[in-house]
Amino acid sequence: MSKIRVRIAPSPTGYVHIGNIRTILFNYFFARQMKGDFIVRIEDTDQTRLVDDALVHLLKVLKDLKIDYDEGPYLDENDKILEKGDFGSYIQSERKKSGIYKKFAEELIEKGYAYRCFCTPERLEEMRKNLQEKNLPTKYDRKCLHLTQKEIDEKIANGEKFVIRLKVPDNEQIEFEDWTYGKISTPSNSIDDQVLLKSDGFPTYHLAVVVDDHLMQISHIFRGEDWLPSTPKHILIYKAFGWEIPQHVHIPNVLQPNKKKLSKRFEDVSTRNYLEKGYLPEAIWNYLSFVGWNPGTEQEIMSREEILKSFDIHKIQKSGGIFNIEKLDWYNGIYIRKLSIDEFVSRSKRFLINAKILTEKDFEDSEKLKYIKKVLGLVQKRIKILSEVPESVNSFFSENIQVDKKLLTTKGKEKTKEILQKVFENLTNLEIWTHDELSKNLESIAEIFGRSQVFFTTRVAITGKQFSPGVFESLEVLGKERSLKRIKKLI
RNA sequence: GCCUUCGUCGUCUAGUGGUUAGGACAUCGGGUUUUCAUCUCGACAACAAGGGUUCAAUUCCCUUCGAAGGUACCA
Repeated sequence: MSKIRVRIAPSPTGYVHIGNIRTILFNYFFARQMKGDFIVRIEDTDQTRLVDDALVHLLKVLKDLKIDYDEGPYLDENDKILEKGDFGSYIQSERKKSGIYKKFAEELIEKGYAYRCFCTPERLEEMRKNLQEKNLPTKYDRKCLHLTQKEIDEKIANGEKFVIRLKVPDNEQIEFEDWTYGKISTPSNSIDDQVLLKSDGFPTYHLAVVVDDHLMQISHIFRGEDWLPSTPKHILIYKAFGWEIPQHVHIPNVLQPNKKKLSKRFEDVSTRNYLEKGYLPEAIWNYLSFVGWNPGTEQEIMSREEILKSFDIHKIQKSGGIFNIEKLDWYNGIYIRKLSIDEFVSRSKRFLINAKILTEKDFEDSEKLKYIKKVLGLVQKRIKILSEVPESVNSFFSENIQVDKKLLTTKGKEKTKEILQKVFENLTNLEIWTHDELSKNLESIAEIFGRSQVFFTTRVAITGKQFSPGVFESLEVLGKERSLKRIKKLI
């Protein structure tokens, strides 16, 4: 058996989204499991829909997600795009410059499997409109199939623009075996004479994938299920060239909540967006791996090593899976709690700095860093997304906090001041400022006014928040001086 | 319209010719002698429908229905 070579072939027409990543992950699992080559190829044949920074965006996401590959474009330290691998270029617009796609399209004409078509877009549109009105399939009517060589030469001499179309055979049944969907069988009569080479000289996806997959010796094609209906066209092209047909593995789509295919325009499903909001790469891996696949056990939490080990390409689901943000949130919470405190601090850092709660310098000061660790330790199990960190800790880092009077008095009612006065007196005399001592100390007041009242009121007084870490650990971390100052202000 | 594919709790899914159809998220309720969260216990909740085949069908077959994708000089 020849070497396993697998590729992902994104088109930079938008920012790579969560669903794209899932397909990429499955490709990756297979490649690494089989000890094959994993290749990134950029399919930028649609020059009209290119999004400038989409490629850089993609490469950064791959890097952040730690999806490594053997061949393809990558970013150097200055975000300059370079390429690695022996089958380059891995960017189709670059490959096009050598004229390969044109050459292969013309080869197909010579062999009688393709023909030039001079029809204008206007005519095609009109033709389709007519067919649609009659409820007929909107296939090309093959007007240009029967042009004589003389007519063709004249049109070319006249400078008429043309495309090259695949000549789909009549009355055949085209079949192939898909690893996840099984045998797919399509009548050739339902397949349009697909354009292979556009009039601007660029290949369409259909020509470019086949040519490049062949040239790059791709052994297995993993791609979204939306490509399933186009595969027969590709089979035809492989056969016309006399090339070996790779294995096909179509992967069900990731869907929006309305069950429609995830689109690059759908809200903010761009993967970068999730990374920036503070979703952990390990949570994204785990969640996405479990959409359309699972290990067949009841295990839900799996590290990348475990997934890599037990992933089974034959157990891929056939139907699409809805992108469920709640479950991703749950996974993210799990992985945040798994982080060591140092790791949690370092991942939260940029959020704290961006929110202007702390500065880069604060993290370099060992005393301050100690305090930061203590504070973050308080909230680690309370948040699901890193972007929640600033809001959850801000009262520990600012000197003047706002305390909502209404909130303060919800539990204490008219006794609020009395409670705080008593708490203040007690704590002023407290020597050992630890969780346990604080707890013991305030217990006596709790007995008078009620636990809930005392603890709630005190907690609000020092944090200003309705929801926050517990009162004793908050007092402990905040320190005696700061705590007393806050309480005194409210008396 | 035509072509292809799919159909187990709301969602992600396990599973089987005979099961109390299992788990997870979400939701709801209880506990963890201070809020929230964590943790923990429990509840709710599904085999799209109709025909076959069979002693037996969620499982095999057919039909219908529903859903998605494709039907571009987009990928």
